[in-house]
Amino acid sequence: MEKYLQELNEAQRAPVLHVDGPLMVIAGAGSGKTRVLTYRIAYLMSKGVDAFNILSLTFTNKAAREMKKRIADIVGNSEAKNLWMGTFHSIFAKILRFEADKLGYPSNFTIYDTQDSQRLINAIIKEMGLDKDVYKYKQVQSRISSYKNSLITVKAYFNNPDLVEADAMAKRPRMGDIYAAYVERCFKAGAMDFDDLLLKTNELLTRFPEVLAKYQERFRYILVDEYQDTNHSQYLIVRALSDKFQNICVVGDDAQSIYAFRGANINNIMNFQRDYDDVKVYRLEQNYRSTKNIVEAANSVIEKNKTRLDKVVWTANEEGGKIKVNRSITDAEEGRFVAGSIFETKMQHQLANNRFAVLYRTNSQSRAIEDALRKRDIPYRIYGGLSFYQRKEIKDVLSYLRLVINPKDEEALNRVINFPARGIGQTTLEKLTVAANHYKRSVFEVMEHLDKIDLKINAGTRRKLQDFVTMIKSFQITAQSADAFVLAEHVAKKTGILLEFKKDGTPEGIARMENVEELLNGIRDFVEGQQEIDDATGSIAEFLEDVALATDLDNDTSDDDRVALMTIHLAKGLEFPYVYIVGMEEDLFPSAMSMNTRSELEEERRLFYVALTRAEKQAYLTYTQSRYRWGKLIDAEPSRFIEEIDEKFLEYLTPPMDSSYRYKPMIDADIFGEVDKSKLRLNKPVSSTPPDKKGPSENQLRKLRKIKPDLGSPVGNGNAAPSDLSVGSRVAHSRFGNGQVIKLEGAGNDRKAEIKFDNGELKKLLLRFAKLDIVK
DNA sequence: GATCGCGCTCAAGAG
DNA sequence: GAGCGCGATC
Repeated sequence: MEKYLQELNEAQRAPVLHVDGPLMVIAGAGSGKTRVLTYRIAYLMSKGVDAFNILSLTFTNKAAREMKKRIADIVGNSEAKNLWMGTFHSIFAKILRFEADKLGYPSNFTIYDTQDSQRLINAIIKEMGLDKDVYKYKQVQSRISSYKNSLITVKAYFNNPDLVEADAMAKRPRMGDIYAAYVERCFKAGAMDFDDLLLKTNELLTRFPEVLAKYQERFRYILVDEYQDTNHSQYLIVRALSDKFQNICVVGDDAQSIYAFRGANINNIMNFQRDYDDVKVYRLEQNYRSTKNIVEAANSVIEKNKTRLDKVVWTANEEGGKIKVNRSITDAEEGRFVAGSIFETKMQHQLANNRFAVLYRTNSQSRAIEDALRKRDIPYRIYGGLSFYQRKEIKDVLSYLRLVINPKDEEALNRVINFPARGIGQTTLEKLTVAANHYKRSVFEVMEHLDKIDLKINAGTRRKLQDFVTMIKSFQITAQSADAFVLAEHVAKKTGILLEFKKDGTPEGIARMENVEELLNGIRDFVEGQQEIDDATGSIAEFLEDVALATDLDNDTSDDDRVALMTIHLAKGLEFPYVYIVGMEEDLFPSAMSMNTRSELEEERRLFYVALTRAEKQAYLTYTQSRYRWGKLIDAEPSRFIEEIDEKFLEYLTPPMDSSYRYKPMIDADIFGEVDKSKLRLNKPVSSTPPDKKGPSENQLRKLRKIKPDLGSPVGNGNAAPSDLSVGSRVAHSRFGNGQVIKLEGAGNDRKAEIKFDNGELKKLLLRFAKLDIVK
């Protein structure tokens, strides 16, 4: 162990040697925080802490696996294998399966992915006869998800007039009913969605003190990586578990908090010192990853953010090349530039492909890059995007397997009851669903007892239903003795899925068949891999859990030599010598949807910071003047983030666009939207929709709509972020009019403002839901 | 009940 | 540009 401690610098060694009591490590980008976490765990074990008593929560399962391996190298495999290490979701799914009966769930509960949730919500909206244009299922789903992440149960929802009112005001008064129905249907189906894995863990720990005590006793030492990206639900779990021994170590970087959209609360890290007594704070500020140019350029960007913890990242590394900025005409040309540049650099320095990464803001940007790389014969791999497991044919096969494990799984049943077509249609399914809801049973249970209920289903259809039930039951028997691969192959053949795609004969059908075969191969690999792990059996249930909670990085085969293409979000924690950040354009990065509030813009800026700090040797920023989006060619202008980098760190490969294009006041428009054409910026090349007699182009229209009422009009679009408010702020509420903040309380998702409105009303509003504008 | 095709909507990031 | 829902037709 001594030998390993020598490998650390002083700042890194201190938190490693800190054994008991709460500590927080503020770790700048590239400062070796994984190493600190790894060695800290190894050190704890060398000091006699039992691996059984250590819980380490990481951001991806891959990170957990790698850390475990490194720890095993230090302390030995037999010790390391008892460590609990993984993502919040996978660790607590495991615990929930073990304790499921306490919550009334079966231990074989299904994990619904976002798509499953959305389909169910869509069905509920239809069944309730609601207008699908008002109740958009995706929006409803994300709303429910945010309730759950804030620990707002159905009951809590209805007990909170603010919430009920907020939804009523958004013209969705039935939101609570949908939420209630959704929760009930999930329960009946023996299913938990992603948010439930955290919510139900909280429920388990609060409702059952003896369970809490058990896990507190067990997890005497807790480590949380990427603490800045934990949400309220995760925060409470960590607090509860660490409450007894207070041996809690959180590691994070406020500058890299990029998951607010999924409920992450930056205040968790900001307030850590308040949450525990005698917190020791350690700072890792020396960057070992990147050149001076990159580190300082990134610093110059993040300085623009107001919400920051005190920290200065520096490096002793070489100066390095300046960040190269390239402009191109179209996204296709941007792709060609990237491919060409990679090709040249590779040749010049004799580098492997996996030294390069192309990072983008949105998955849809990958296509142009792919095309260009393919033309140059540069091998690449796309991470994320529509994952393999989300493809229709894959989900179909998986749905059969899910049904075998949990026949109550409603979404799985819906997918496969008539695929391949077996003559069980919409009408029949509706009858079954109605009966299931009536008897508060699952559809499958209804199907099992068709003879006992009169459903007005004709004999032929009834026969088909019974055949289906018999088939699933026969699979269940197979599953008792067969491993995952044998079962999956059996299912793919017996159900006729493989045959279905084969006889299709179209290239599409063949591709689908190949995908199913790839899935089967994957399952075989999984089974063989599992046999090396002690307590794993390679069962189908284990496989399904793996698939449900896998992150896109988990299936990494990083030994193969390919250029990496991924979103910046996925790139967090990774590093590459050469990094291309593409699509550096306004409305794309920062995203058009993130420009409404300062806090959203600051998150985009942190995202840019993350992107830049992935680069070890050289970073490129590229932007185009026009790009295909939504099937249309639209104009683009360079991202403000380029300009935010101190110019001395930049090298323009192409002359930058005339800066007079930038930050011009919005186009003049009168209240009817008429445009003063003399002020339109029409002198830019390539636009598919020349602003002719039809008036302003799509792009210009969008700009017009963006003109914000920041002149004090009481509109209440909700453009104010909680962090923008202070006591004394004048605010506008869409319903209550103007008012003044007289008190602020709570933090993060619980942050509330007491507001005295000009009409005399005094209201306490939850800022997370109240739609407020700041009046200047 | 199955299949096809049209039109509509949506389009950020992810466990 | 893609996926979904709905209506028309067999």
